[in-house]
Amino acid sequence: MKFDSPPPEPLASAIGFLLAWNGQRIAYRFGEALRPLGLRRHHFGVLNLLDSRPGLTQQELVARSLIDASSMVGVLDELERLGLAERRPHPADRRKHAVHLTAAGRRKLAQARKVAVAVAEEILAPLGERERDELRVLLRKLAGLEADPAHGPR
Amino acid sequence: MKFDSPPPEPLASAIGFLLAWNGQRIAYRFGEALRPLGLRRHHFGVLNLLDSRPGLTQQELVARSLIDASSMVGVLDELERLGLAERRPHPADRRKHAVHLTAAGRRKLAQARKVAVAVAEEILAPLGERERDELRVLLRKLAGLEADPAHGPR
DNA sequence: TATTGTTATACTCTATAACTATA
DNA sequence: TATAGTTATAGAGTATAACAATA
Repeated sequence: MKFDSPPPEPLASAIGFLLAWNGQRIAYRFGEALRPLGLRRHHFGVLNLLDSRPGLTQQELVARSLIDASSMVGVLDELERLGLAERRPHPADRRKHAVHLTAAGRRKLAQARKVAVAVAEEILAPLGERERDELRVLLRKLAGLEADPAHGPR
Repeated sequence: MKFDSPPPEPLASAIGFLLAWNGQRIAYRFGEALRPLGLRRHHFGVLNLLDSRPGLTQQELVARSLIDASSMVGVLDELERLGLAERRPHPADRRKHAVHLTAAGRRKLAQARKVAVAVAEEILAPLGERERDELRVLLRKLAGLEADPAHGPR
């Protein structure tokens, strides 16, 4: 349905438009692919953050994501309801919660990552290995990140 | 505020994530930059379509965009209210409307394109000319488009 | 006084289905 | 019967402001 046909010229010659179109396309496809797991993209982002930095507070999660504070409450509520994360008392400040993944959360994250790889594989099909490397380098630079950290995963 | 700091690792090593992040970033910035003109991104897309193919019907606009039929009604209502486009009777089928830009619509489109160029320039600042060309080629291929049509505009 | 998390609320965007007028 | 456009409506998703507990 959506994003099934390439974008129309002359916009398709504009690099900014191409960036937006391709980006929204993969975001959309990933969102769809995540549905069977009972997750949305925001959940995936938070699971990743918690995996690499266990015990983050909600404010810290907000600062590291595009999710605002009030929406974060809802996202964490859902992750807790699904048994994937839990709010624990913060050792030093009773106002804060230290948020951690559960074992189920780590398993679900592993599943979701497989989905992400599959979607990327589908979307990136038109590009060869060399081209994908080029693209990653360019996109990292565009995002304000330094050069590849020793050839990351996908 | 939003998209002001680079995305966190390890997601930032994933090419799919980078694509989505950069794409959403430029879409967001463009949306903000368009606000002073009284337009949103959808309006810009439709203005472009009408500029290159005057007289398209609403269904044809729907088919060439990511806007569904009922939302298209609202977009065209707004464009007409702003005096930027007009629905004319279709010569061959009284059910259809042939949608055309007005002179003001063409002027507004020219302004909006300048805004688009400025935003792209800001976002693409980290890349040199050679790198931008590489990126455009890769993104066109990714979008399922054939090779560059004789070095397009931006 | 300021901050953390929360709630209530409003706002935008999009999608669905039903309706009309024409074909 | 089918299609083009429209309307009404509902559903996500997100943002804003006010609040309670704690610092």
